[in-house]
Amino acid sequence: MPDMPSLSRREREVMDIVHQLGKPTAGQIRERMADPPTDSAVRSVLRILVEKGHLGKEYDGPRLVYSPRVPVVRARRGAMRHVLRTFFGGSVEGAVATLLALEDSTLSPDERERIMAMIDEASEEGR
Amino acid sequence: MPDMPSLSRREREVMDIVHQLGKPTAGQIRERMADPPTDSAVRSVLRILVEKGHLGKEYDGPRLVYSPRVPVVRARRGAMRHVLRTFFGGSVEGAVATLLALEDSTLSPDERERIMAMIDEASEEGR
DNA sequence: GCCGTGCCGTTGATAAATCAACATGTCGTT
DNA sequence: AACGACATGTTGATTTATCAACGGCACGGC
Repeated sequence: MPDMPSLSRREREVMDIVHQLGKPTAGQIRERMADPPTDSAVRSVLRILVEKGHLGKEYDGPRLVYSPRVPVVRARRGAMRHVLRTFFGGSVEGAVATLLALEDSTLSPDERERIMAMIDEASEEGR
Repeated sequence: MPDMPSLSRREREVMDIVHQLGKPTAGQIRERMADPPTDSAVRSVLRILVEKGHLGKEYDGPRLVYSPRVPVVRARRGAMRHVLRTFFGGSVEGAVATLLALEDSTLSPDERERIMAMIDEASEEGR
């Protein structure tokens, strides 16, 4: 049931940027926007996102910074579950496959080791 | 550079549904929409998506069905890369971790085996 | 002090998206 | 043939999103 986006195009764009950066200022957000509008325009959508409860804002020193109001881990799970369902029919195997095949996904031996361990745990739990 | 959404809320919603279903009819799409509008309304966004080149339509028997015009594999890569970057800072390890921790991600021994094999290959290539 | 510069918020005008009404066509049934 | 039940496409009205102009405020240099 929590599957209602209710986010406009620009709103989603800045939410993504905020997730990427963590606690960015309005200026940093604007820098990363595609075809960036004026400063006041991005502040407008920022205000709306705060009103809707998607973003919080607080002062970091003299500057206002914005941050997601849903915990990062939950947002990650939600995003991952969404692509898993809409693009992979729920197949974890398929998802991992394209993840590993991504151009920029080189695995260090350490990472490889840790991922193996995670998989072991996952399959033991699901026994 | 190909990082411009250019899809409205409803448009994204039906694109997701189409990706989920493969080659759905207008009716099937409407069934899955959140707070579904009238039939003619969903046809409007369908028409727009075809005009924009995101969807193709063809007859499957007597019924019109819609399908994505970008190859599924490319769409999958794109979606996965997007969440990888915006939610995991590009960390494949992190992405795999939440993937495996998803409620509905039980691994059969077969899957486990195949995923292990994929990881081996991935780390050998990146030598 | 006075001006410029950067950051912040609000308002209202414009552009875009969303939707339902309507029109058209096809098929099967009576 | 007349009707009803669908599937489809288009138009235009309404709602929503997007944006820039404007105003306020603080700070630093001149």
